[in-house]
Amino acid sequence: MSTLRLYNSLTRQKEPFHPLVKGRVGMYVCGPTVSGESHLGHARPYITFDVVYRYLLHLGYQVRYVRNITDAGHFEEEGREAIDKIANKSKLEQLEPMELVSKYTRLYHWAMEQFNTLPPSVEPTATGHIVEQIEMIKQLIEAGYAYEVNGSVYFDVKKYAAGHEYGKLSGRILDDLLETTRELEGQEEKRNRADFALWKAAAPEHIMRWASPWGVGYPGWHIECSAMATKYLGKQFDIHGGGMDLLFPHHESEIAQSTICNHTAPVRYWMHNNMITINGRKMGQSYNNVIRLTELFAGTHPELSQAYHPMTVRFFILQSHYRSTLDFSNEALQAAEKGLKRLWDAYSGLNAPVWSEPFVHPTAGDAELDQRMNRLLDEVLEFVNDDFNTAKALANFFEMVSVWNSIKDGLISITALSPATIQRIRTETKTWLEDVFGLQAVTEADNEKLSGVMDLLLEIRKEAKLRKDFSTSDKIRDQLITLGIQLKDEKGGGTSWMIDN
RNA sequence: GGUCCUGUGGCCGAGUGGCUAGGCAGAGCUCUGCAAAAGCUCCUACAGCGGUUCGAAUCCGCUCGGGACCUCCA
Repeated sequence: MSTLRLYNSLTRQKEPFHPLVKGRVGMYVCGPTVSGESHLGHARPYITFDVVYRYLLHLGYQVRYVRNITDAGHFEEEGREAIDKIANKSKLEQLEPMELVSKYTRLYHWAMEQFNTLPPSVEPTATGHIVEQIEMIKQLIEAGYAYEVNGSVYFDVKKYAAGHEYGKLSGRILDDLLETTRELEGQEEKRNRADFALWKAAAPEHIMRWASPWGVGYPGWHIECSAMATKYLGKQFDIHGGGMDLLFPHHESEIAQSTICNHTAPVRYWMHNNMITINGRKMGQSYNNVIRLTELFAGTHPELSQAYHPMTVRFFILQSHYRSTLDFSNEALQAAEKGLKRLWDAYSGLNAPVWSEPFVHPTAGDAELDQRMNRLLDEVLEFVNDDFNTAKALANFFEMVSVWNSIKDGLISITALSPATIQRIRTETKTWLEDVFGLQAVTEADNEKLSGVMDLLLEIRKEAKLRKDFSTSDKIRDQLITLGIQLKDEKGGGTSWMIDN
């Protein structure tokens, strides 16, 4: 019996997954900064960890999934100008920070729904946890690992490294960090350049500001995740996820802060997804190559030759392994679109009568085929258990697709498979595709009146065909195509239809 | 510069040392009034050069190319 193994960034190897508390899993995933619109790159971690979440639920765990929303600007802790990101942009857009944050939070939630991701159990905001962050900083000062300078507080990395494994997660070597030749402004307050801000004094023009024991200011970049993860998941929890670009310094700093405050390493399994690239380059703000999700869904971006359905994007992402880079291109997205359609058409075909008639045959008519189907399903479990290899799992479904289609077309008899296998295919496919991978039909849900109209049209067309009146039958089909409805005459004489997007 | 990852057929991608993933595109055939869909078949690649091995896309070394992080970032 295969069990879940996942790649732990901390140990750089796959490890069997055993939760800290039997039957329960605590999972934290770094969420978005809602100072702007989410883009395709953001979609990857949320979809990746949605599958992780769904699978853990499927395995029967009670999961507390925490995914934060960063709505406070504290991004310039190395402080070139100490300007709050949100405050800065809100001035440009003439908006209140909170208005901006609300707007982009709503957009983000909307996009996550489009992707059919399950909402997290807790979705804490940074601004809602200023108190917890201040408390944590106080603890760090008391413990002697943080120091205050001019109303700002910094974490003493050098001191931490003397007694702890600083850099273990990211592979950094402290001496290298201390000796880096990079020149940054606003470093003079720090004892060492590797130190990072826990609290920053706010300049007068700063809009986001909170009172603290060290004066008016705002929290540092890393402390929110430590504070909120501790609050909702405890001093130590099972899984922490995020993009690989957060390994350093964000997650490394989280480990340092939490380790001092909680006297234990905070996370047992660190999982990091790789980036989505465009023309071989990471999609990110700094590269000016982002395709926002609204643009992606609408097809309104110079790089896009068409609009892409959220499910196409989800499927595209699941067709690669989450730890590999995934290169965006129209060709690749279109391939995903067609692939998903093929898979989904075949999957929908499992609801055809031939699959659900009462089976009287006791055994498989084609033992070899029957075995193959069972093997393919067995392997799906193994692949998913093997660090969430959704790519391999989906490949197996495609191997099954041609058999399903052949059964639907009557090229293979349903009795080739044993009743048990038939049942297994139907239930397990639904479980994997819908419940675990979170895939959905791309077409709109059927409308009853439309179905009635379609039934009528198909009947008229059938009658026309019977009397060889092909001009009428073709007229119906061709007119429907211009309306975006495609007819498919099937082997058995029936006709199915689908709405193209 | 430092740390690390990576280079697979037209495109995207999976690959645990031996059993040619899969998707898309392309070609042919079958089914079909035609079309679409579907089925079958074909296209058999691992940057280069060495090495280890009975055997390497997979391990090691070097070279070349691409990328990530070290600064906001998923």
